[in-house]
Amino acid sequence: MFKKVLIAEDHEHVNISVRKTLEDLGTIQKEFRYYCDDALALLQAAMRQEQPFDLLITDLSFEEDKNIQQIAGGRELIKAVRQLQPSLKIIVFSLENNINMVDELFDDHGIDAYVRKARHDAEDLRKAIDAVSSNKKYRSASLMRNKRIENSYDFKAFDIGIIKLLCSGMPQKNIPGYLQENNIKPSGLSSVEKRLNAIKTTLNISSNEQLVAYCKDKKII
Amino acid sequence: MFKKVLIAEDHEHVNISVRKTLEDLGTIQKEFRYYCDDALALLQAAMRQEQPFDLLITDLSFEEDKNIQQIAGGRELIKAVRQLQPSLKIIVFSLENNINMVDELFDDHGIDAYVRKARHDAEDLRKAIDAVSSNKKYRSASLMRNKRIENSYDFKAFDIGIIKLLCSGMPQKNIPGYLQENNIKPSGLSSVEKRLNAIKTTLNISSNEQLVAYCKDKKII
DNA sequence: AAACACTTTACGGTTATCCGTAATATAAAG
DNA sequence: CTTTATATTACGGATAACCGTAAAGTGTTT
Repeated sequence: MFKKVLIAEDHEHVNISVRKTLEDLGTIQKEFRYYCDDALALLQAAMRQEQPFDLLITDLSFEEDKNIQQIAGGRELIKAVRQLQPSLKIIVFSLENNINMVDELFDDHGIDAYVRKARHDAEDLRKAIDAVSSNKKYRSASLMRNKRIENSYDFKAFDIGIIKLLCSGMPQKNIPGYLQENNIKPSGLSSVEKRLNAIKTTLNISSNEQLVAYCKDKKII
Repeated sequence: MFKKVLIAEDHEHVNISVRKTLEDLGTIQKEFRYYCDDALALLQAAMRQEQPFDLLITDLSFEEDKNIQQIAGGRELIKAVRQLQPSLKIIVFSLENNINMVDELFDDHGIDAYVRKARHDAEDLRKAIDAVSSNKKYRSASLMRNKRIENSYDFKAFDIGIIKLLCSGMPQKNIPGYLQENNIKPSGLSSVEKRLNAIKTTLNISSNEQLVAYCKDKKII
């Protein structure tokens, strides 16, 4: 089991209970930091003293406050950590429920586990720590469930782009100009209309207003 | 201080640490439930046995799972509780950072405190419990920060009504008919247009799409 | 290079929205 | 009962969105 663990998590309550979970698992030395910069500094100091950490448990989103940070969030922290100490095991513990984002964390940042903050997260975190300590990867079961019940329409970057433009107040007829300036193809007004139409037909939506409401509700934009 | 406290919170980790906070404050009897239905049932049982709770700490959003619930979330739970036991003190402990929603909880549901899950939430919760125990209302300081940058437009029921109709896909020109059928005045198309225009001008918004996006973001609808 | 399928764009008629102005209705005050 | 102020509705021209169809472009195959 892990001996020296660092928790990076801004929410005090979560921080407290993760500590408690570690206690239950018999971790001797555990540190916690509420800011990413502090967390990285501690990891660096431990390296210098040749007493490195062997596990990092980190959140993804850290709220900004008057303490201006170099490292804004968990993703950047992980990136920095991977340069400093590639062997460090990393467990991400976050509310984030987007499978694409989680996949990216595994594939591009080499994290060892992803635990979603959810109903059984304490138990889930214990399982993750177990798995990682035997060099296995782990991801919350509750993540997988979600994507099956998804949108009947598969929104592409292009779709999301034009809907965002609508949300910014740009009239439909000005969208082609914007698309051309930014070298996005297709850029014709007809193409924009056609695409919006396809989305609306598929989702049984009749107006742009309803489409925006739908996308906001589903957190597509 | 409170003697009998119920925690309704689906996230295990948060649940654990709130319990710990209560321990620190010397609460003797504390119960915790992961589902709203269970929480209400327990309150009811306590009433029947004439040993009612004197404080409820509840989250707002509860994730759905295979355990189908009558009461979907914190808001509905509070509503039900207010009918059952109007004197019960209620502290809402949630991630929600929207001032309109919080105001509504205070004004329409008579909650006693709102603590936002954020950096210093453990300390914040302690303060809230303190305040509520002396019959004072409390809301997180971190919420207040947002208030200043808030709506410059005061949305009336009428405004929200027509925007909701737009969100449902109804074309603007059909709104007068709907308003007449439901005896909502004014009902003229000009009045609808005028009102939408007033909102948009005030908020510096140029299209209905942008307005819908704005309202969704601010959780006005 | 020609034929083909497919994507993108252009065009035009219809309908809806936008927006200013004028008429009417409603309410309060004299 | 007027007068006055305000709120509501009606109207109409300009603009934008909607929608079907035709033209132009793109890439692949032969």
